[in-house]
Amino acid sequence: METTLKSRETMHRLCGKGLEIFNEKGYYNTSLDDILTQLSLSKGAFYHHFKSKEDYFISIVQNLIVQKVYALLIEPLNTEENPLPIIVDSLENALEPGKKNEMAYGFMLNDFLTEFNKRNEEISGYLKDILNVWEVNLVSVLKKGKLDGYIARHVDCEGVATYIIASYLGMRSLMMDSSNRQLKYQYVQQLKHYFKSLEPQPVMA
Amino acid sequence: METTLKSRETMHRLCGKGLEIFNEKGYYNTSLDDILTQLSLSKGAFYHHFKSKEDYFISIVQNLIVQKVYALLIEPLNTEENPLPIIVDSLENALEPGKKNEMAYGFMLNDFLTEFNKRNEEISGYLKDILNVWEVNLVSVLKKGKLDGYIARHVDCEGVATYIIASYLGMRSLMMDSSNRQLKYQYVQQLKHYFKSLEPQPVMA
DNA sequence: ATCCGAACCGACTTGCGGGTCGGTCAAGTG
DNA sequence: CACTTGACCGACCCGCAAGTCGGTTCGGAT
Repeated sequence: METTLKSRETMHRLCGKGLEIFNEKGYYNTSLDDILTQLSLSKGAFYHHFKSKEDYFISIVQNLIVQKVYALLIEPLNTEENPLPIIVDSLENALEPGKKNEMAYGFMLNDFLTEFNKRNEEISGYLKDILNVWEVNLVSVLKKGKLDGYIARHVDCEGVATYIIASYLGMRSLMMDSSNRQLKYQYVQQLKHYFKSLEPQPVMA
Repeated sequence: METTLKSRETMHRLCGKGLEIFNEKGYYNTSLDDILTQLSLSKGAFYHHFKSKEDYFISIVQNLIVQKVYALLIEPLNTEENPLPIIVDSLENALEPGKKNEMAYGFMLNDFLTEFNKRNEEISGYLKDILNVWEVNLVSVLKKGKLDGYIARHVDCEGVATYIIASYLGMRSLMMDSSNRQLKYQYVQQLKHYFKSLEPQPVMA
C-alpha cells in the first residue's frame, strides 16, 4: 500500500528529528511543537501516529537508540583478536562527536538515563536494558580474552565491565559542551593504562 | 536582631529540604509546592526569601553542595601520605548511600550536571566550577604523590584526574535505583587495580 | 498605645505544553 | 459518481507550576 509507505516515512522523519532534538535539548525540555514546527507537521499528524509523547520516545529508543548502541558499542566486540584494544577503539569511536552533520550518538545514554531516572520508570527500564546488554557482551568478550591469554586470569570480568561502562558514561558529564578533544585524549590514554594492568604478567625468564 | 535569626532559620530549612527533594526527584520535576507543603510554608514566604526558583537553587549549590563536595572529596586529599589510597577512600565514602537518614550526597553531582546541562547555563556553570576545583585538587595531590615517589614519573596527572572524575560520575548512572553494594565493590576494586598501574615499577634486583 | 516593617499567607494570574476533536483533503474502491 | 478511509490540520481545552500581590500577624522601637 502506498498509504502505509507514506505513513512509515512520516514516522521515520518524526523519530529521526525527535532523537536529534531530544538529544540536543533533553526530552522534558523539548515540546512537541519544537519538533513538529521543524518538520512542518501538526499536532494532528503526530497523534495520528503516536498515542503519546512517551509512546513516541519509546519508539525512538527501540528503533534508533538500540541500533546506535549495537552498531557503535556491541557489534565491534565481535572479534577473534585481543579484545582490549578493540574495546578502546569502540569507546573512542563512540565518544567521537557527530561526524559531519550527524549527532554525537555516543553521548546519549548517560543523558537519557539520568533524565528519566526517577521520572519515568518505563523508559528508564528500556534504557537500563540497553546498558545490560552492553554489559553482558563486554563480560563475555572479556572472558573470551582471558581464555585466549590476552587477559590475566585473576581479573574480575564483571568488575572490569562495570568500570568501563562507568567511566564511559561519566565522560559525558565532563564533555558536556565542548566536545573537548583534550578530555577524550586523556580518557583514552588512561583507559589504555588501566587495560595494561589487566594483561597477564610476562613470565620473567 | 531576632528577625534576622528567624529569617536565616527559614532559609536554612528551605535550602535543606530543597536539596533533599531536588536530589530525590530532580529540580524540574519538583514544584515549589512540593517543598513548601512539607515545611508548612507558603508561596509568599518563599518569594520573600528568594527571588526565583533558580535563585533558590543557586543558594543551595553555593551553601550546601559546595560544602558537601569539599567535605567528602576535597578535604580528605589534604594529606602527607600516599595519595592513591586516600583517593580511593574518599570516593568509596562519597558513593556510600546516606548513612542513617541522611541523603546520598555523593550522588548529586552527576545528576544535577546532566539535568542543567543545556537547560540552564548559569547553574551549569556553578556546578562545573565545583568539578573544576575538585579536579585541580586531584591534580595537585597527584603531582605531590609523584614527587614523594608514590606515583610513577611517566604518569599524566591531569589525565588521571579526568579519568577518576569520569568513572566516579558514571557510577551514578549505574547505581541509580539500588544503591547496589556489588557495583560499588566492583568499582573500588577496579579503581585499585588502575591505581596500581600508576605506581612506580619496583626496580628489579 | 501606636506604628512600622519583616515574615508570612494564599488566592490569583499567566504561560506553557500535552492531549483532544471536529474538520479537510486526496487516494483509492465499487 | 458516491462513499470510505488514512493522513493530516489547527483551534481549543486543561492541568500544572512559576511567579504576583494585596492582605494579615507579630515583635520591637518610639
